[in-house]
Amino acid sequence: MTSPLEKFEADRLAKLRKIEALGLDPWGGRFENHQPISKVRALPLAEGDPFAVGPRVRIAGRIHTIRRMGRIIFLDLVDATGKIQVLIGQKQVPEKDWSLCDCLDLGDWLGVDGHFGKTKTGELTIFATQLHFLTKSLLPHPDKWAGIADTEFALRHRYLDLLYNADVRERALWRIRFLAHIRDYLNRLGYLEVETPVLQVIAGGAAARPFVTHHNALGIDLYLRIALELHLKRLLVAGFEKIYEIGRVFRNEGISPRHNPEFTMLELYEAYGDYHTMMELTEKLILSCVDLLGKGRQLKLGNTVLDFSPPWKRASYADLFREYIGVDWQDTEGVFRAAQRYGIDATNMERDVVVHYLFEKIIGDQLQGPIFVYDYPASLCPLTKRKRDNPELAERFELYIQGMELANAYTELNDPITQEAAFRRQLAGLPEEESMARMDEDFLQALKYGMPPAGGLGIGIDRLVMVLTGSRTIRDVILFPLLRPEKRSGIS
RNA sequence: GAGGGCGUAGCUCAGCAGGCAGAGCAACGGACUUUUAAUCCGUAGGUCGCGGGUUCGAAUCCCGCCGCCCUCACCA
Repeated sequence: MTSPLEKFEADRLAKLRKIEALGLDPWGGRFENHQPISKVRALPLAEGDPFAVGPRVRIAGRIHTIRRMGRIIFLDLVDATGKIQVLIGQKQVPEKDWSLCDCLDLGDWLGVDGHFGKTKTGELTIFATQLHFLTKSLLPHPDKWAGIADTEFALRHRYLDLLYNADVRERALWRIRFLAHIRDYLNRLGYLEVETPVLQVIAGGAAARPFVTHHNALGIDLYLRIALELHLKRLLVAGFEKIYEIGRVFRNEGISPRHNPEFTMLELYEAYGDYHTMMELTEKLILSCVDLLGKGRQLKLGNTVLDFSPPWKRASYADLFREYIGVDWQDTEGVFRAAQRYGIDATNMERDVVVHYLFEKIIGDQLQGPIFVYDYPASLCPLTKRKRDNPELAERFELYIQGMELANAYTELNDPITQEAAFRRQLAGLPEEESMARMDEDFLQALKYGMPPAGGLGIGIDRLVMVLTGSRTIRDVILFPLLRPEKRSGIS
């Protein structure tokens, strides 16, 4: 027995063969000199019979609706810029084109030559004089009015989601605009965009479990990068002064509304700068994105309104810790008491690991922001330079918005001796794969050749786009988020 | 990884005090030369996520599995 879907496809294939029988290619080909639909819609209208006075136009797009009225057919044709109605009259097109109309379906791609004008009812319309079949669609498209409601269906058919849900398409376009804008902004300031390896022998520069893969010819396991940091710093050693990379990093961890296994990071390094340099840049860069959005500097996100008017709030890690937890983070006894109070099992944990967990669990989520949190416990920051007047503190800040860590920046540690010690110091209570302290001899060697003092910055692009587009989940800003493959039931 | 919710036609959804599987759109056939979610006449379309159980009888109740969503946990 054939399923309804197979029958549908068989009907489509029959039409496809009929198109071939007309001597046309059902998969089309090069089609030149067509105008964007939005441009056509803006053309001046002339009085009189459109077939006589309407300007000649050529468009291409996808059939969105069909209304057959006997010897006249109305189509709505959609391209990347908009939608317009096409009128096809039996008397106004070649006989072959009229035969072709029997084979037109929703979802097909079609080119149209015609005159631009208005129908009696005032609808902007292209009065067709010739059709150019471009591509057949073999499967039924979603209901054009209800769109796609099932999230799973939408995620597994993102191309249809983008096609039929305007908000999804709009968000995707905003992501593209923001990325172009960020590159443009940084390029203008003289930062050079570079590319560094995705496949690495040691996955360092962040605290995360890496994906493992294998290189057959070399016979070695390799890791997918979890950060861009260590190679970009090698480029500082190489004499590049202002560099950035926007690239995909991979972390072998859980999936959640705020986490996708692969995501896009911006990392930027500037010789002779420090974390203050990076804080100023972060604020200006993100503010310029907010301004690009053109909705003012108060952005609505869920039920809250975030105010991006500069300067953004700044608070030291120590002050926030005292404010929220009620003890000094260096008060060992107090920290362990607090852990108990918040139900954190701190047995065999070093104090600073407990401090870290307390901050992440209790404070981070509550920071609506935008707020810069600065001066972190040094032991938690093995890649960061210590404060000259207080070696317990590292010159690091994180930017929090809506309880999310959006940016992370340091005054980069460029002293290879301190760096080696930091790599060797594993904090008790922190699993090794979650530690940033991962020995990388090659990187240490690079530092020994001399890395200039520098500021470094990382921004989670997906999360930034979430904030800017008011998206509730990271899936809304990633075109193809990872999904578990669907097991086909029955035979397979 | 833990808890909760959901899964019915291509899409959007009803049906779930157990009793013949439903609607709108889409599809197929027909009428119509100015429609606007065109209209009208007619037709067809189902592994009710998968597997098991209870029952005379299961889309509906129970158990297991798969997938997605939400909350939490880990992380940016």
